[in-house]
Amino acid sequence: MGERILIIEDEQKIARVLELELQFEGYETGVAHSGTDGLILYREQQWDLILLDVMLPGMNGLDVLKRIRATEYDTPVLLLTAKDAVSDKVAGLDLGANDYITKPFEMEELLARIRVTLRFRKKETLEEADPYLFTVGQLTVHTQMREVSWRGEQVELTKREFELLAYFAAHPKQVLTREQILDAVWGYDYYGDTNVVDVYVRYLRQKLDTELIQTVRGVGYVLKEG
Amino acid sequence: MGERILIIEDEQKIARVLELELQFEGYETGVAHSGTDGLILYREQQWDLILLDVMLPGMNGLDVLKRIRATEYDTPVLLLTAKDAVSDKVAGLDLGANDYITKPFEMEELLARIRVTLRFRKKETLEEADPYLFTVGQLTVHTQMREVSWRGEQVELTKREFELLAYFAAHPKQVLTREQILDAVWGYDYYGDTNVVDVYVRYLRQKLDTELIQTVRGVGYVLKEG
DNA sequence: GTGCATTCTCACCATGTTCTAAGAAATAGC
DNA sequence: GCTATTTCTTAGAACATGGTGAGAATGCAC
Repeated sequence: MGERILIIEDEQKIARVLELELQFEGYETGVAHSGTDGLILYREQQWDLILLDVMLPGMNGLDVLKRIRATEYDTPVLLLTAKDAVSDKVAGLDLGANDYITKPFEMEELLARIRVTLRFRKKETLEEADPYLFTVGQLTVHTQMREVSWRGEQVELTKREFELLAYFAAHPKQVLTREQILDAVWGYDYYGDTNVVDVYVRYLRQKLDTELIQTVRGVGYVLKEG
Repeated sequence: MGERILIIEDEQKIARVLELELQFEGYETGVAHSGTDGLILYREQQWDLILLDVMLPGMNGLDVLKRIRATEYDTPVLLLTAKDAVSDKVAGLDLGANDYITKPFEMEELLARIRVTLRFRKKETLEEADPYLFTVGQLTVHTQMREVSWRGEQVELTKREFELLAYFAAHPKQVLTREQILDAVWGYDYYGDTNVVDVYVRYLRQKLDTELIQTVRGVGYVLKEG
């Protein structure tokens, strides 16, 4: 399912070419031929990227950008500027545009910039997520608030139980040996039997779900998303 | 006129590249090659953002951050950390860093994070929230007027009680250990048992509400909004 | 110095948590 | 199907933790 790109460009011919090329690449597109129409479409629907021509009749592209940035959403905006309009580029970047490309442009270059912007955006939103929060399927572990929820329900855990689960959540889909778990959760200086791990895994299974932490016979346990 | 960015980075080459790139983007820059120099520059001039390398010879980047945060100014700090230094990241965020980026990084990504941080900052200061006022649910703590109200009612607290509550209010929904609390409220040079914290939590619970500050067994306490 | 408010220490108790150990159940190899 | 190995389950003993009240120490105002 393609990402959605909004094209705000007054020259019908260019707009049409952009639309066709982008659709050919698998994106969904929307077109507006003026700044005001662009803003309306921007507000009405959800977009992953906006291609914005700076030279628009009536409301200028930079004005459009300003209004877009005034809203909460920070959808990436790629500016289309005239070759030598340096001031436009600078102003555009200052207003929060993510990148610009000068007209006339090679389609290939535009596509590359779009790909980079979208890819980058994805990474950014992923990494900017709360670093204390781990999510595996229906399971949510917040290591700072020390809260755990399973299928939307909050679950109360003891200290050990929490630390064990947090370790699993930080290493989802990885088979963890009892030794690894003991080292990480109980500490490298822990003596005693590895059976504690079994017992605590059981506690977690009781409080959460039997399926969540699976046994890998002869090796250890894995947290799999339910 | 560009925003001012202070770069604290010991590797000359990296520092130089950062400086050039940032200047190209229109920022004003300052460079320090050690933690101590960085702190001096930080105090001498006004900065909009600080790029801080965690791995510094002599005074560690986290120490620098700690001292920066010990002052009133809350200039945004962006940490440069090694790829797998998870503990540094967490420690950094705990100390009040606004974001981090792992080395080696793409210039584009760094620039984007700088833009985001500065933009966010601007928005935040525009909103001009009273920096002395903390509100958590029905609780209101004004650290300058030293006033506390709970469910609209004014509450009288002693000095210690107030400082403890203010610390909780400044870190809502975060589980705080007794050690953290002792360091912050009683001072790092406090001797004596951590049981004082328990006692004062009890005082607060008596004067406010039993539910407000919750015990997290084996860990510490959390302030949750009632 | 006296009186009062505040801060802190201490020790007990109830309760919650962690861990051990041993038999039951499940699984894999032959 | 039998045996050996591994995992699950259970109960309870040992331990740790936080709540609590009383009072000692401290600071402060008059």
